[in-house]
Amino acid sequence: MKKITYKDRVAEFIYKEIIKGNIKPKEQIKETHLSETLNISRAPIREALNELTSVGILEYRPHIGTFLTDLTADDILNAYITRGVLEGFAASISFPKLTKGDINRLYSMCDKMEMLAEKNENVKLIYLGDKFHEKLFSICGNKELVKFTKMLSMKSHLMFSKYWPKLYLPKQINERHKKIVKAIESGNPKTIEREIRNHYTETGKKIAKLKKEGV
Amino acid sequence: MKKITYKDRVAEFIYKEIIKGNIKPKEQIKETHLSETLNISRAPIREALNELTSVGILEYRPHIGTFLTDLTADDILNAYITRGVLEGFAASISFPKLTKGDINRLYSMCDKMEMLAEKNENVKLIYLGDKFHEKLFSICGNKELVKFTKMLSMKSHLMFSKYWPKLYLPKQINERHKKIVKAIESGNPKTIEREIRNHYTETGKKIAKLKKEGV
DNA sequence: TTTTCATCTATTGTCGACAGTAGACAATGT
DNA sequence: ACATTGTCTACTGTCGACAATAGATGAAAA
Repeated sequence: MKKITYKDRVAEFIYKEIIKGNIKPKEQIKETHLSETLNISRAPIREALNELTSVGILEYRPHIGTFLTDLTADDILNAYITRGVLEGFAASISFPKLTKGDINRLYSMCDKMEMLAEKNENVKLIYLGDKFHEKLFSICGNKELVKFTKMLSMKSHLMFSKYWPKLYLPKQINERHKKIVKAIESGNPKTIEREIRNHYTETGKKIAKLKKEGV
Repeated sequence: MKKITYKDRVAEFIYKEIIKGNIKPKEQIKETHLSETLNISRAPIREALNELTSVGILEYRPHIGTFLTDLTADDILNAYITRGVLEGFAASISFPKLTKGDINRLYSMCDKMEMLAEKNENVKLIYLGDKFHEKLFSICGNKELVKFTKMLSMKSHLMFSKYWPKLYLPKQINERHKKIVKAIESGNPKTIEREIRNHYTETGKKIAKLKKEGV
C-alpha cells in the first residue's frame, strides 16, 4: 500500500536513517537540511518530526530544535521494564485465544531466531523477534495497550540494533523465547506475566549495563 | 510560567473546549475555523491537532480531517484496564519511597474527595483525584510509564467529566481510594498491584456499561 | 426514477517567504 | 584579563497563498 502524504514517508525516512546509525544521539535534526535533501518544504518535515517526537524517539526543545534522544541507562531500563509490564499483562489475558497451531508457530519462530542469529542476519532477526512478540501482545485486542507497546518497540530498536550482538548467544535467544512459550502453554496468567516481565527486565539490565560501561 | 509557542496554547484551548463539552464526539475540528476564531495561521493549529491526536484524544484521517474521538465501550474499558496495569505496577515498586507523611496526606485526600463530591465540585474533585493517583504512579521515576499514564489520564477525563456523577456516591469515592492506601500500607506489591487494577477495571466496566446503555 | 458522470465546494496538504529567537562571536569599556 | 554589550547567523516559529483531494451537488443518460 502506497503512502499518501509526505509526512509518513519523511517519518519513515528519518527513522531508517536513525536505525542505520546515520544520526547520532544528541544530534540535531535540522528541518532546513532535510528540506533541501528531500526537496520538499519544511511543513511536512515538521509534522514528521513531531510524530517521532511523540513516539519518544526524538526530543524537542522549543525555539532550538529537534534532537535524537540520548537515552540514559535508566531510560533504557525503564523502557524495557514498561514493555514487560504491558506485554506481560497482554499475554496473560490473551493466552486462551491462542490455538495449538499458534503455539507451534511460536516454537518454530524460536528456532528460526537462533538460526538467523548464527548467520548474523540482524535485520531479519529483529523483524522476526518483533513478529514473535507482536503475537503475544496484539491478540488481547486492547488498542491502547498495543499502541504503547508499539511505541516502546520502536524505541527499543534504536538500542537493540546497536547492542544486540553483545547481548545473547544464538542458543540463548532461542531458549529465552521458548521459555515464554512454555509459560503460555502452562495457562497460568501469573506465570506468563512473570516470565515476560523477566524477559524484558533482563535485557533492559544488560543493555543499561553496557551503556553505563560506555560501550 | 508563560507558554512560549502558539502550539501549546492552542492545544490547551482545544482540550478545554472538549472538556467543556463544546465539541461532540465524532465532530470534525476544522483548522480553518480555529484559525479564524483564534486569529492565527493554520500552521500552529495543525501542530496542536497533531499533538492531541498522538495523545489519543483526536482521530486523524488523511485528506479528510481531525475529529474528536468517539470511544466505544470497549475502548473505554481498555483504557481503564491499561491505566490500572501501569499505575498498579508503578505503585507496587515505589511504595518503599512513600513516607508516613505521604500516606497520611493520601488518607486526607480521600476524605477531601468525599467532601468535594458532596458539594458537587466536579472540577476540583477531578483535580484532586488526579493528584492522588499521580502520587501513586509518578514516584517510581519511570518516565516512560509516567508519560503513558498521563496520556491515559487525559483521555479518561473526557469520559469522567461526563459520567462521573452517575458512578459513585461520595462515600464510595472515599472508601475506594482508602482501600488503595491501605494496600500500599500493607507493603505487599502483589496486593497493591491487584487493588489498583481492580480500582480501574471496576470504573472502566461501569463507564462502559453506561456507554452501552446509551446514556 | 435511477444511475452515472462531471462539476463544484469546502477542507486539508504543501509551499516559499518572512519574523523571531538562541547562541556564537566580536567589539567595547573597565 | 575580564565582563558586558551589541551584532550576526543559523536555525525554528508563523504566515498567507496555492495545490490537491474527498464529498456534495446537480446534470445528463438509461
